[in-house]
Amino acid sequence: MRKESSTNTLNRNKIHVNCGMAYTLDLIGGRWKPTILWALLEGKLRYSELKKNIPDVSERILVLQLRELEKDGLIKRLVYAEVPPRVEYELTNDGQSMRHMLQIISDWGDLHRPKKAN
Amino acid sequence: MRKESSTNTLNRNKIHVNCGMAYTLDLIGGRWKPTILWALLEGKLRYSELKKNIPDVSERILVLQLRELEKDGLIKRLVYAEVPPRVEYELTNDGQSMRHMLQIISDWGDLHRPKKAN
DNA sequence: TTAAGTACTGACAAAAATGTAAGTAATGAG
DNA sequence: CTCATTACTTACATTTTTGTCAGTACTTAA
Repeated sequence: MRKESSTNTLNRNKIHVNCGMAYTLDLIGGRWKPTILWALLEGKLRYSELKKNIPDVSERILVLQLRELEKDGLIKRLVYAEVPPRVEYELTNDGQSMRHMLQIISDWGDLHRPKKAN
Repeated sequence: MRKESSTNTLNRNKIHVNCGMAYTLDLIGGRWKPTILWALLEGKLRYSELKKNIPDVSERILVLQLRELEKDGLIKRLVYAEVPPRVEYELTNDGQSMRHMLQIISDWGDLHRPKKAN
């Protein structure tokens, strides 16, 4: 939950206005968001499939991150009226438009992060 | 301060190992880091010049962010033995190597963030 | 009637990030 | 002796993010 009037939040919003970079990083910067986006670049996934792909995230946090990505227009939530329920997540056009950028960010990291031993 | 054994930190580190994207985003994801890096892309700056460029950041936080960028090898801290003191910050080679990526992240943001009302 | 499957939600707690306000050290200028 | 200058540091407080654990709703199958 965000307190709309804290210096913290005011600063965040102020930065967005004149720094596209900060804006972008806020959208994709959550702990599990890169992993989620990466998975969805392959195509649509059910909630349970995402969970399987990302075993370390707790359900609460997974849902939180999905909701934020949805609110920010990067993913779509598709609900099918079935029992048991079926919900699929997929990238929106805006989400898809990140593909190239995400690849470049990923490449930079792969190239520069400390090498694994062995 | 980071608690090395918290689930939070363990998750962070585990993600880094198999997601270059998450690793990169952790390096540049601090509140003021994009702004700092952006400023330093133009060239070296003194501490006081950075402060002037980024009026909303408090000194404590500015120093914290600079220290992290330095620890992560993206910027260099150059200290001159003068009085009054002079300290300059500049990008390292690794920092410079981000230029293209940062530009792309910035462009995506400029293109997709909600438009200012006129 | 009980259990299984799916996609969650809620109350609570811990950890991390960010911010505020005041103070410090060294030295040369006046 | 006092002040200005620069680049910080310290103690503390607030806000935000992330995590734990248990529980829910709905329907079908056994």
